[in-house]
Amino acid sequence: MPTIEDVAREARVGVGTVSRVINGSPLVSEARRKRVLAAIELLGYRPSQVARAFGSRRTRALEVIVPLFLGPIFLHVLQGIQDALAENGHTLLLRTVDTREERDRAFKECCSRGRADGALALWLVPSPTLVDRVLAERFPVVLLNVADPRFWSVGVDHDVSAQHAVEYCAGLGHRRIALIDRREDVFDPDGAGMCERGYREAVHSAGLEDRAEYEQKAEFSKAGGAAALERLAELPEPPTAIVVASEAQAIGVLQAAREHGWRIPGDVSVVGYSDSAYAEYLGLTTIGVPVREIGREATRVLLGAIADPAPAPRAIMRQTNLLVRRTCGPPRN
Amino acid sequence: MPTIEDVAREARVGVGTVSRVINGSPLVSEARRKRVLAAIELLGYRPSQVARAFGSRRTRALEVIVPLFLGPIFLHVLQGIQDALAENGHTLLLRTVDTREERDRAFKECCSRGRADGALALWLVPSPTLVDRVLAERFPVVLLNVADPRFWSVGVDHDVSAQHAVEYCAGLGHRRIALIDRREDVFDPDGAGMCERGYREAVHSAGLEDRAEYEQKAEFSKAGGAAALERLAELPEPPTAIVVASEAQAIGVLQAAREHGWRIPGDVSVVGYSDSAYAEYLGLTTIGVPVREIGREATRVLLGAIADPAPAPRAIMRQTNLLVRRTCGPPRN
DNA sequence: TTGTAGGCGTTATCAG
DNA sequence: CTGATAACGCCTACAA
Repeated sequence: MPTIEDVAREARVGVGTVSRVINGSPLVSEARRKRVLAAIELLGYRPSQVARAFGSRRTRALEVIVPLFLGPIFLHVLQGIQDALAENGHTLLLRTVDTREERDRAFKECCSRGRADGALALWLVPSPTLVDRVLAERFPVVLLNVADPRFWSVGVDHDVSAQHAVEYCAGLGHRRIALIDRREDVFDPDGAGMCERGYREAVHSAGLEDRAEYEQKAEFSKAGGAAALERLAELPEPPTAIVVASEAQAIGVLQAAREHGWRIPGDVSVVGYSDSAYAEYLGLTTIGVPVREIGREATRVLLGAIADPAPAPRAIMRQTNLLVRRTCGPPRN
Repeated sequence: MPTIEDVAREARVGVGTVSRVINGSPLVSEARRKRVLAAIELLGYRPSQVARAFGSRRTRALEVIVPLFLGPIFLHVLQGIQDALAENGHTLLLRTVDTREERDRAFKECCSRGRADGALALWLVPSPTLVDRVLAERFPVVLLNVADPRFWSVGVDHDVSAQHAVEYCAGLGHRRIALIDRREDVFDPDGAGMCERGYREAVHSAGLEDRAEYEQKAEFSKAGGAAALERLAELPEPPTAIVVASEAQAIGVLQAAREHGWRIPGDVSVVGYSDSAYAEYLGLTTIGVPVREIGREATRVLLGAIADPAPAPRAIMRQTNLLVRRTCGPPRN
């Protein structure tokens, strides 16, 4: 492997000049630049990324912290990230987290180990106990689809989304509308529901009865959605419409409802949350979340924060839009 | 950020000793090890990963090269990779490739830029023109689910899989069995079909008529599968069973068949390839590929090849197993 | 605009 | 077992 010195010798210039050429500095005469480029070509020189990172104290890498249960959504976010990264030569580090402990380690290590210049946390916040620590490291972190005023974030307003979904069902004539929610912090089993506030508001303003048993919190998974549906189905007065806080849960709901002998949307209407090829195939009426765009925008924000850490963090909000398909209809009576 | 020197000073030892402690060398007395550990704790020292990589010429990172169209399969592979990586402290670099050019760049750069110690190529081979170059770099690469005798690989035998699928359909009584195949090299639109050999063999040995029009090659996507189904549906004598070379294509086939007015499995039976939660939900009868296990095994192989590059590469094969669900039945007559 | 030299935080070597 | 010390390959002042 040739080094920068070999190139400098071959081109009969100093290593500084080679470095400048590599980094696109304008402070190089055209003649020398050509000589350097030729030498690079001749020797097949490729700068060592590790040495560059070491020398410049910038890794040109971004860490993506992702809970695997996101499923295909992750792939869409990834596309957005790539959109923003196209041609700017950043590397992606992938860190998957499936438990609370892994999440904590991920946040701790991304700050201190210096493998990346910043991090994107997908559908994830740092544990409350870690927030101060992460903040203290002044390591740029952008949260996707969750909000915390102390961090940069890009996402949608989940309460507004739930509100829209409830309003849509109410508009179809439903009076018994349930919510299968997820936790705001997936890894906090006792935490608040992500959509509960918006759901309650919509229930109130639609003049519907406010029944606690219609507010189910479930695990962020197919199984979680299915289990919640069972609970709703056992109620003396089951709901006629269900708003579900994620696609994974919604699929579980559809499956469980079918096994329960319910027809959809005949016996029960279902509104999902976020979209994918599968939701489309299943005909799931759902609240579309511009996931790819969120990934793209968040990456831009992160790159910006890395380049200039001065600005105070903001929460950037995107619109959702209801995708009407085949799982909603008017109530039976 | 404290450095190794700060720790050495605090612990009143040399930097070499600190380094040994960090790296778990046995050549340290218990007394000093304790002093060092205490100093590390006291100072909150974290070794710089970049400096370590620079000093040791080992990044402790693996690059994952993945075509995004893999969809959820990628997530399963990822879990397998994480299984193998648990607790051994390697980092994952993610490189997505969606075109032939991106694929080529990925293979070129992973070798020369030195960001990772090895690479896992998912469902991907290097372009024929790049093979020699990659080989020459002596950069460890393991191919997943594709085979090339010049590289390490872990996967399944696609011909055997196709054969099983055809045999299964023939066993149900089908005589007109079609194949919707994908290219062996996804990015080579003129390349050979991945399953064609096994399909033909099975057709012959089942004593079925060998019809060229039953052998469709399609893009590795839902749309590709759907388009191929249209072509088969237009045939004067359409098949009564279809073997499809991927899950994505199979889903397109199901959708297109439904739109075509075909009932499944009444009018046509479908066998998919590889499995996911969605295939399960859809009731797709499919050839299960142990994707997670392939990811795990490939990672182990890669780590082995990094540790000891001497052994000649081998192709490691795993078994598939037919998952019988609801998309296959006997032919109508 | 250019070259030189110091520094980045480890690892690895080599005497002790 | 231990501690100096020389790499490692690049970036970035700084002086010219």
